[in-house]
Amino acid sequence: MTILPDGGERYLSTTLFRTSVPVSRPEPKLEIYDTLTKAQRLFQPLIPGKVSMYSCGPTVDAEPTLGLLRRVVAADLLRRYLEYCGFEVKHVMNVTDLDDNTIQASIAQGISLKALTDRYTAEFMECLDKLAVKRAWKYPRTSEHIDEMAALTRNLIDKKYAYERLRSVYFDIGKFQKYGALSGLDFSKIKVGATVDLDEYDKDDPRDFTLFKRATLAEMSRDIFCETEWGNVRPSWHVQCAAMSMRYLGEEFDIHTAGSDIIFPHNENEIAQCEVLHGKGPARYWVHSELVLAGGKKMSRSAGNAVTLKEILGLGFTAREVRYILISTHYRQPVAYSEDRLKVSRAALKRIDTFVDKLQRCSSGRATDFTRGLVEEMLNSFEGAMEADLNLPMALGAVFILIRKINQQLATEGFSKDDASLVLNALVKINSVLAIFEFNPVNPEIEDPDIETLVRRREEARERKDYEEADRIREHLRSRNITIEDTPYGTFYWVENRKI
RNA sequence: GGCGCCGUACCCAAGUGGCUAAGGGAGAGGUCUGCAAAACCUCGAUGCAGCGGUUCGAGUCCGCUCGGCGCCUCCA
Repeated sequence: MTILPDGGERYLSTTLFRTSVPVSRPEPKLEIYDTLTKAQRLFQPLIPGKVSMYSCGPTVDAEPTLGLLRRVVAADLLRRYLEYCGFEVKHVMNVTDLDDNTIQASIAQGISLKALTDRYTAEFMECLDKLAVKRAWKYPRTSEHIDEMAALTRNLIDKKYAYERLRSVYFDIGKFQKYGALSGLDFSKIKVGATVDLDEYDKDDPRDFTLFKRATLAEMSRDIFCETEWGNVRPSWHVQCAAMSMRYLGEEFDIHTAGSDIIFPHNENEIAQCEVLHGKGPARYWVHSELVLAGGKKMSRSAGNAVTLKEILGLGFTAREVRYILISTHYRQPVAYSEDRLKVSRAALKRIDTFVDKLQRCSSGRATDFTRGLVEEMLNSFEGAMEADLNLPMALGAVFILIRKINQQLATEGFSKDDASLVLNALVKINSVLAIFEFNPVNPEIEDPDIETLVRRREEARERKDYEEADRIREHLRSRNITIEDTPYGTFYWVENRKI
């Protein structure tokens, strides 16, 4: 017997030793694209093993649209993969419940601001659950953090980076030399006022952004204002994220996520405030997801092409099919929403579900090296893809390659229970990131005893070669959304279009 | 006008200067099955919007052209 100097690890990765010892893969890691440095960087947290992450969340003035949900799902995928890598993630997502939109919506609907925002916050949370998005650690609400925002603004005024005009407070961009680093905008060449009516502002410079805005009479009459040293005002969108991220994650945290459409001005403004206050931050990595398009254009309420999750579910699609669309395009590519796309997702998921079902039917036998090799290969590809800036399309490709190879085995030589467990365990592992597999038993106890009776009667009809009767029962079951499949191992049936 | 992103098969979509341009869907033909379903096999890019350049080698790097999208302080 030979003692190998390196413990033999390097031989374990050869096919020779693929037998009983699991091959040790390197710890999964992550290279993430950082908008600020415009480069893909190896992710390393401030505190080893722990990740602090802030995400721009919803404005709770209406039903969540796919545009919003995409960036939420993208943040969730990042968080899930970091957890897969062994990090403990502290995730904070703000909820904007006090701004022009929420106020206007509450007036339009004739209900109180709180009633409105409570309702749409609940709707938002419901969407998260349906889309299998993990809950963040905190969902701070704007209306509950006014003091922090006022303190931050006072601080900026003291440092002479903010000023008051007619009871509104603005940040003075001219004082902050580094402004524009994130968006890469050159303000000497920019068309100021290209998309905004400058007359509506009292700012010294149109580029200055609002910190607190004086309350209007309509707002005052509805008790929507905060009493501050500047009078009755309400906070701007920009001061909210700066104050709340600082409150829960500190002056500097690891990752800030948002959508590409709010890099400028929103994220830029967050940086400006934080840099002035502490000379850094707030985030060490800026991660931006791309937009959802509909009809070739950015999906937005103002463009009139917004689609809500609720509407999609109303068309008979599942949230899981929506999630599949959102994860099957790379997060830094725009994704075009269409019903066609949902149908493609449905077909892809069906292939996955059928595969899982088949695995769960395997009844006996030991694991083989063949399967171990395939599973190993899949996990390596999966992690390699995820590691490269969360390449979900490629990661899914690895899964489908495994499915095809195992299906071949299932169709020819059959598959042992231990082999199946090996594969299923690997799927459970990657599902902690994908959240797309369903591991329900193939023949769940379908409550309705009628159905079981019908299936049995069809079996009997087939026995006596009464195929007319058998087909009639099958059609009847199909009308009740039950799919029948005859295999050499017996007849299986299930309900089409399962939950999520 | 400025800045940025994108263009890969019928549709969607990966692609790290270097084996035969992943994967999914649709389609065509075949195998299995009473039929169906599922699955499997085979066939679909001599080519990556176009043109030029760099290189031993380019979908990938550089330049120009065409087309699409986003942002340039409303909205989010």
